[in-house]
Amino acid sequence: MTYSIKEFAKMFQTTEHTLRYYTDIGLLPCQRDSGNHRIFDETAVNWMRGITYLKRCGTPIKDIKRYFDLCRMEESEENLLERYHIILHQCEQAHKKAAEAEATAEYMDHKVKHYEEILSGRIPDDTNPGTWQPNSTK
Amino acid sequence: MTYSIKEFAKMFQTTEHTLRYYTDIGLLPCQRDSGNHRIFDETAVNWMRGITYLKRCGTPIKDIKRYFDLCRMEESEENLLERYHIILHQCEQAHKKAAEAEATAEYMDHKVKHYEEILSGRIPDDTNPGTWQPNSTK
DNA sequence: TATTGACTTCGAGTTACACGAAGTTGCTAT
DNA sequence: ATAGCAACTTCGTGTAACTCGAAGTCAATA
Repeated sequence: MTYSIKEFAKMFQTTEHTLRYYTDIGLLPCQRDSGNHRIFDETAVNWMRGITYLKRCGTPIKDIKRYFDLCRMEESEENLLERYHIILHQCEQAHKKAAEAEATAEYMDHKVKHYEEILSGRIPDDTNPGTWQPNSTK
Repeated sequence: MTYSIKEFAKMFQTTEHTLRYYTDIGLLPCQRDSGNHRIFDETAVNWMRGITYLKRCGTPIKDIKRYFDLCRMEESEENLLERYHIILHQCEQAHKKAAEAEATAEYMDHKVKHYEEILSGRIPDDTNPGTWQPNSTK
């Protein structure tokens, strides 16, 4: 099973521009068809999944490429430990981000509620000047 | 209570460079002392908290500025509904991000476990070529 | 008086795309 | 056969949000 750049972009909720960029910098491998068009196979799906998740950990592209290059090396068993440490670190980052995102969502819920109370006329609009938030979150 | 740029940067886990950038573009208001040094007060703390959370929702700086400008307007009651819709939308984004981040953290946990099984010698290293992940997450 | 340290402005560099122009290819419609 | 069209191609510039570094100012200390 192979995919055109359009299909592949849709699969991963990204753009064709981004995919061209990834293939151009050698991050994402792809074949070409007779008309020089990019074709993506199951291997590409795997790599792309890796890119997606590592990006969500906040990993810069350079570091993702570094990790992938380690995976793609001839003697990749020799850098097993290095790869493990990278993943371990990115895993920690992921958890940090998740906690942060959860807290942010909670905060925004408060903010929304605050606005709804103002809109229902229960309390006055105290937004101006500069009191961004529903009285220090509490 | 006021803060120097250094203190303020530390408070919000950011850099002095970034704070200068924010004040320069008019996103974050600040006073100056006799020596023209930036000083941040409690109002700035409020705005900065807003910036921090909105950024974590994925809001672009332009949109944050737009929202803040609405808040700072003379007749801000008149755009109350518009502000509410902005916040509501960003709140949804925050929840989306939180779910995504949670899923990412889980995925990375799997990946770490996979590496630990390889390291303990229970299963072979199948990373090469391109099998990024512990068999399709399952 | 000189040096230190913390700030200042300003301009250039970086990352990760985003966009658009211009060219190539394969397929269909006349 | 040719004309047109869609879907791709390369390539080069543009953008967002910093990031860095050089060069200057200014108050306080040695």
